[in-house]
Amino acid sequence: MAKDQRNVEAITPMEEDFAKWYTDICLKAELVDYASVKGFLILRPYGYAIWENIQRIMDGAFKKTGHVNVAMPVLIPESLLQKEGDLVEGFAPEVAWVTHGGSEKLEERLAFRPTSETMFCDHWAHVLHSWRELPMLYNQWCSVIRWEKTTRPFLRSREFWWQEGHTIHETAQEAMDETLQQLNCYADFCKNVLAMPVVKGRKTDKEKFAGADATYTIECMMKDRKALQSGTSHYFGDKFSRAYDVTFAGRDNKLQYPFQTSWGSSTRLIGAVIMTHSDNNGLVLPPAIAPIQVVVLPIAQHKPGVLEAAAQLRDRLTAKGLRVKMDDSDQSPGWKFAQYEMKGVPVRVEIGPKDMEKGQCCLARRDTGEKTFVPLEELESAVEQLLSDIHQNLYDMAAKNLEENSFDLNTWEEVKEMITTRGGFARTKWCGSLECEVAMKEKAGVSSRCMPLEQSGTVGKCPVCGKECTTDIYWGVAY
RNA sequence: CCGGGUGUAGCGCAGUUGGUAGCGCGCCUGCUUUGGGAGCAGGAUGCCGCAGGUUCGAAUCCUGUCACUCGGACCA
Repeated sequence: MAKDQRNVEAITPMEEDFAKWYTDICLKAELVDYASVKGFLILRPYGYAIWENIQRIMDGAFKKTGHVNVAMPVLIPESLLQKEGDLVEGFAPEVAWVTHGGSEKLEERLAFRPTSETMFCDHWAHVLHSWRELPMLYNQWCSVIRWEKTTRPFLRSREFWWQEGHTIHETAQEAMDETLQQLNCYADFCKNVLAMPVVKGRKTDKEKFAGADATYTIECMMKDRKALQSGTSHYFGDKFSRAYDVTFAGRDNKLQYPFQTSWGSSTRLIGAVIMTHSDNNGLVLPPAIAPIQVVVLPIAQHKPGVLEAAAQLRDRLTAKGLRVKMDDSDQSPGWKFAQYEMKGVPVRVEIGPKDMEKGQCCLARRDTGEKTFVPLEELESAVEQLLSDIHQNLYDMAAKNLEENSFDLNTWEEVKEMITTRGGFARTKWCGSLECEVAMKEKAGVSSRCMPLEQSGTVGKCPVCGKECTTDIYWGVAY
């Protein structure tokens, strides 16, 4: 029975079980498979193709602002890792160690990198001599290991793929400019490539990166109204430079410490895309990162001329630089419709005998399901317009979700009420004390997400202690 | 790390008081089909998560362990 088959293949509706819906999509859209070690993932070809598109576009943006790519070793000697106290303390619980080389125990154990600040600093200590060599704007694409206790595909795994940018600068101001430039780079990428709106802001001391002077973040709202931190940018001052003895001869001919930044985004972005755009029919991908942007499906393909006509459409769209696939396998049309919806292909082009008679083809968009018929000669322009419309619609829907579920609240009771009854982000004032931040977690069940870059400047009351203050802050339940 | 749930064919699952393993889908072959997960006929597929134990006999009972999963704690 067709109906039974549908039930077997269908994914769990998000209203029923959001977490299961999410993992269903990860597995059934063939993005990932579980590996044999807990918390480790196999990125399957389709999932990796999405990551490659993210890498290619983001890497292009980094290079436009003068960054260059390098590759650092995966192993860090324990003594090197321990030079900066806060970093060690922050990462100690989740570092994986190499203790043996072959059958021999190592004299010093080696950490599998959880992040590479130490390696970059160690390297810079060797190669940096003069202010003329600054800034050094480095980035690397690699994987890191953090021994997490709870793991979920893309959102939190023990190994994940990311980019980590590391830069050193002559002045504090330059380094701070770099920190904010890269934060904006992530925010623009989310908007223009992933069709995701973000809240840009600074983390509280409690939530900031181990060892950082300041941590900036982009926070996204998922369809279940929980927060996902989707990229971070850190300003270190000269703290690591001093710890690792990175120095240069300055313009004044005195030995100086450079000012440092680091910034990272990971395959978690794929998880963010899933939970921002997808629906109960499967994955929904923004066109810019979709491995297949258009799928061409011949209908009644055994009839004369249909396959040839479909191949023509494929070739015309490919010639426009689009990523196109024609599926002429002998699966039924209905199966193919469902399959490419599951995989999130933005646009489907159908052509069959009836269309050929009328000189048209059918375009179906993944985001709304809407079908339109267009004259064959208008194919390219119609598809390009549709892809652009889909990106805009995905962004608008996500922006609506963020706006309609963000609330200006005054007391921790209101925050608790909001978070337990419907979920979302709470915007309040905050007095700046750790006590009140902790109290929000204990009393209202939310953690601070960020202090938005755009501050209202108004005066209000801290929702916990009631003290007058001006700082605006976002709260939410985070992944 | 703490608590709950689940591991049986590629996927989803059944398997009674212990008696030597089944169903649906998928897969393979052939024919017919093709505008929303096609139909008929035939066929192949099992370390019952893993390791011990109890028993004449274990998918089933016991112990341990691993993985997945949900919730909590933890976590740039």
